[in-house]
Amino acid sequence: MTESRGNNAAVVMDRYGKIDPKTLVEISKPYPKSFYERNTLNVAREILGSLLVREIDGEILAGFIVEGEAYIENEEGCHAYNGVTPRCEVMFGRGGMAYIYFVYGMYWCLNATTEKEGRAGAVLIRSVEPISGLDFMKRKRKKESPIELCSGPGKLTVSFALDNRLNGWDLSKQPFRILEPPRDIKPELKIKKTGRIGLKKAKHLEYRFCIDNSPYISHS
DNA sequence: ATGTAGATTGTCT
DNA sequence: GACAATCTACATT
Repeated sequence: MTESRGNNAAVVMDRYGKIDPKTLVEISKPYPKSFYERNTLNVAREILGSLLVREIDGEILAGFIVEGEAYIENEEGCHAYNGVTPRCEVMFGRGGMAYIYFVYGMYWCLNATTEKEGRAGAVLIRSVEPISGLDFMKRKRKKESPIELCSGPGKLTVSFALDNRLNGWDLSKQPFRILEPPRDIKPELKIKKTGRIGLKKAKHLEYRFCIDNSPYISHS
């Protein structure tokens, strides 16, 4: 299957026409806390198409969030299910912060916290369509294909050079932010809802959202 | 071309 | 001891 990238409607960047990725980052702005401090499922759905942006070593790393999963304190798959622990503490704080945890002895996973202070929730950022800083990401990932850079929660943290030093970071603040592109140029995105990936618990819940047909989402 | 086994380790019960 | 994502190597189509 040879895909003509330029005409692939599933690729978010192409839907913006001729705008340059760095210009798009410049004219986008952080969400207010009120965007995050509400029902986690709504945040998980609506955060798709947002920009994940990190400035590091004079480079701008950026990409569209194309896949996310909701985690809520009243459900077994959530780290906060059994209450506060040192690891999941930031999930109980304000919405709009980075919750970054370690998995499998090798990888970090990035979440954006949701719900008001005192109630734990988060959206696991599972995949990103990279649009800027691809060379930096290729070096970090030791992979050439853009598809392989951020198509999974462990992959994207390698590409964006994220680890626990950014746990608790306010995602509206430079140099690590989630931005909303201007409404008037943001394309309508077809969103698909499915079960979550990689969990043993609470598998039946359809808490995973992704941009339909995006080649940048994680597989199986 | 597709499938799967094995390795890797901190966090929480 | 259960739990998590990804890569590699090897086995089977």
